[in-house]
Amino acid sequence: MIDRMHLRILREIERQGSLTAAAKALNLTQSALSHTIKKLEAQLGAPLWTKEGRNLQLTQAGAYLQREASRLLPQLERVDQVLRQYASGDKGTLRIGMECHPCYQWLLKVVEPFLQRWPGVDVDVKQQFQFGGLAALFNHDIDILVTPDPVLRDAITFEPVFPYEQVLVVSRHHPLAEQAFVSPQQLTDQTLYTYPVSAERLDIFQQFLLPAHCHPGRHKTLEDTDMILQMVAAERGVATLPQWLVEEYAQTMPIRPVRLGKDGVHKHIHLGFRNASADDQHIRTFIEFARAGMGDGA
Amino acid sequence: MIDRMHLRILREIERQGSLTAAAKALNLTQSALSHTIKKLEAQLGAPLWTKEGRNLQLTQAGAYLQREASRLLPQLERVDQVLRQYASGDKGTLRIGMECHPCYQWLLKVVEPFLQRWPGVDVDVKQQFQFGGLAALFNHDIDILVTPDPVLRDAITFEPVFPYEQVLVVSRHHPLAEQAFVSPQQLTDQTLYTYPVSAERLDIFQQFLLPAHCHPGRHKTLEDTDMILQMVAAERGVATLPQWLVEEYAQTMPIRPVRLGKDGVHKHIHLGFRNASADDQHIRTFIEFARAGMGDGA
DNA sequence: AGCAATTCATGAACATAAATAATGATTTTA
DNA sequence: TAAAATCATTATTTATGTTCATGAATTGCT
Repeated sequence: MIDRMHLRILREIERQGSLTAAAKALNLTQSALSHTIKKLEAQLGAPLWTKEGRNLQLTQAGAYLQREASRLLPQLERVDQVLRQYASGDKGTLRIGMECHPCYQWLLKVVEPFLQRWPGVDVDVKQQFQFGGLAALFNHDIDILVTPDPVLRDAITFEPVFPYEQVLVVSRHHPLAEQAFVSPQQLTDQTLYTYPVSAERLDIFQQFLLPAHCHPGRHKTLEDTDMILQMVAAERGVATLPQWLVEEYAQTMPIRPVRLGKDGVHKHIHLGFRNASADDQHIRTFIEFARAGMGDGA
Repeated sequence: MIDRMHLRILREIERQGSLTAAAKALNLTQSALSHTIKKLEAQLGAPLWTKEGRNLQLTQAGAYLQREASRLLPQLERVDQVLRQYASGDKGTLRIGMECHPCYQWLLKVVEPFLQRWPGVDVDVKQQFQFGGLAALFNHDIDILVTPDPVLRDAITFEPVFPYEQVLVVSRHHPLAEQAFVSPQQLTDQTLYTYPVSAERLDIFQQFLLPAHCHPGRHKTLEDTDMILQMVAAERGVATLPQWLVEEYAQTMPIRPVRLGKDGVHKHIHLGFRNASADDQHIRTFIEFARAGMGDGA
């Protein structure tokens, strides 16, 4: 019943003191304002002003409405403003899901320029999914999924953004450290450290050991990349990681990368997003930065 | 920009889950809703929903607007409700100004049924005026002026609501107590107690003493009716009050009324109100009660 | 699968509401 | 008292919102 315009009229008439001035301030003719007021008062069944001679005097109902106007209008104006920020992309949250443990290091390098480009936009990174990253994408729990293993789906697009080679990490003093590459058979007496995820999601199994019908001597899991590399450095076992990540750590730790097989295991980090959000500015620039920003970094 | 209807649309679509259902709830056709939404999104420059297949998913901007809708709409609805109360007269404040000290006792008897008739309406009684009661009425500081002395003015109407006789009050043992009436000359050796107002506003001077070119022996002022009567009872002097008020007090105090002159001084309590507020329900019923309610009381 | 039902989008016609222009009555100012 | 200003009112134009008719896409059902 009471509309935003009504509140504005109340406020402006109090501010300006006259109908004519208020009409001007509202970009209306005096006539239009007069009509609108008349209609409003008729709807309410009560006058909002008493008109004595030339100047208006608020009735009690009018005074009440005027107080409410001065309270509510700023709130509505703020809504407009925030909405404009959303529209211009100045505001929002980009929710990123991670399905690949070591990618976190890489992600940080993409997030950094993104945050600079969109100072008002937050980035929210999630790593745990109740029904997997793809389901999280479907459910709108996340907007972008970072994964090395894209899946073909109708409503989802995966884009490869960063190629890398998955390598074996061994201690600098490890017998395999000097080899150009390792064979699956050479891992059958090794202790293999991996993240605690199912074997189907580990390339070392899917693309290297299982095709050769091999198994590692022992398989242990650790949550944390640093911890895994500690173990490797201490010659308690071997692990697999992206080569660029190993090289980074190798500067401060006694570890070495060794190629998996003669040709190596080559992968891509993919970014998945809903097709419906393909036009989203934030998502577009994020993908852009992911592709470009790391072109040299590795 | 954001209008109340927009907020309602956001809320209803969330509640109902579909455009068609929301349209029904808003008493619109599905088509009208669709058009309105399209226009709103065009104005904002950003979508509020992403449409995947059949069901709608709020964007971040949409989710924000939806939260604001659920916050602001109840407030707007409350405004409607209160405004309806004002219109029906269920709510408001009747501000009464008093220009006659003893009238307070009388006023209470009128206010009582008024408060019962309008349970939501407050009564505010003011007795002090910076520029007099009439100016307070003009300035909208009060809505009704209670006075024994009406003044002819264009924009103000005075209605006599209660006739009374102004009488002299003396102690039961006072020499004048047994007389049928007193003459002005008989007061020239008396101490006269009055309220602390200028002599022009005191009937005892204007209508009784001055026309006979008399003066009281002494003139003292007191704020309070009870205090004046204490003085009279203690035979420290005499005073003038409405007869009905004296009779009331005479039941518990040793005092007596005596007529002023052979014919007595006859007055009316008048109620003054702005002509502009003549239609006001509260004012109308107050005047009505003032006339009727006290018809017997005195 | 295929058919029916449902949902949303769209363009054109229509109805309603809102804004304006023109004018008049009233009030204030000079 | 004349001139200026304010608000109300009527008729007219303009704009906005609504409906109708229809189509495309999706979902449910058998």
